[in-house]
Amino acid sequence: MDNKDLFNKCIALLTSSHRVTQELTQNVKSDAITPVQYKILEYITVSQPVSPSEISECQSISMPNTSRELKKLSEKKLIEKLTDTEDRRKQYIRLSKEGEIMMNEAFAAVELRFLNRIQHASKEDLEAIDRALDLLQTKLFY
Amino acid sequence: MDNKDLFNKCIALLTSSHRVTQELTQNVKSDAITPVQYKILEYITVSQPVSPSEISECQSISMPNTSRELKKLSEKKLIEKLTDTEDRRKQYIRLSKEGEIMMNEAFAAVELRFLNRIQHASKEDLEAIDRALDLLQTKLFY
DNA sequence: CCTTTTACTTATCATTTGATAACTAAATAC
DNA sequence: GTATTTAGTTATCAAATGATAAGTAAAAGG
Repeated sequence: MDNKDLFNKCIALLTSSHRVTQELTQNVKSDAITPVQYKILEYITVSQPVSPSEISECQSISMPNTSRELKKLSEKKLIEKLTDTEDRRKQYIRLSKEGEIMMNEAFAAVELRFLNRIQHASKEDLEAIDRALDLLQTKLFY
Repeated sequence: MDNKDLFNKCIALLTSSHRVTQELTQNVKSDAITPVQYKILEYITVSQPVSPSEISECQSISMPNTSRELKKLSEKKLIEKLTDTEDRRKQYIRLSKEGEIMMNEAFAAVELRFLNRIQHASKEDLEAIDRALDLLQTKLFY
């Protein structure tokens, strides 16, 4: 087994995980927001509170465009902007109550599909999957 | 360990694999094509020969838009369209010589970054990664 | 044959996204 | 205390993408 083979297997996994992600998340997004806005909300959900510059960097969206999309999300009452009391240039973004409800619904739908996907796996399989996830997370996707 | 925990771990892996994909593929795309066109070329590369309808379905692009993008790729001489001799409504799409060169370059850049990423892993780690990839591929990402 | 279905195309339009320049306001550096 | 840097905003524009309607041509079904 050389590294070239490992590379191919890894690409195959990345391809599969992309496909599965699509499968798990398709149509969970509310029609009220655009794909980019959903990505931003997803990021805020797992990282809040977060600053506009962090969103910009991690999602590879320019600051002007990040600002524009955050403004739209704010107008839709899905997020809240708070100004840092120490440094008043900085902002903290979090989900609003309404935004949390929306994202909870989306994540619940994803979880349901996931549970459906693994429902036929045996206890041993699930444990093996768990170990494999840990291993890849630490050794490959650090 | 309940399924809820496994779900969270799996989401974490999907998130990581998305991040790593970004890292491995950023800037490998030629400026001559758009992101969607690159995705299509990627799909053609691993699945050729492939029909427009397959591309449309697998990449979730409507047939009219798939047709438009394939036309553009064809005008850029990156792909070739062949009509099925049996059923003249059907087409087979493959990379042109030029398209292959472009995609080979892109894949080589990705491979280099990948090798760089695993260069410090021990032989045992690599074997463990290999087994984990196989396991996830068969048990989770089927 | 004639109708229907399939595979793909063309044209058009609205929306989303990306890129850039010019801006404000606050903090920091000198 | 003025200059510079940082964090974010506004405005504007072009390009990419998505959606829809209407079309062609070949094949399949009756």
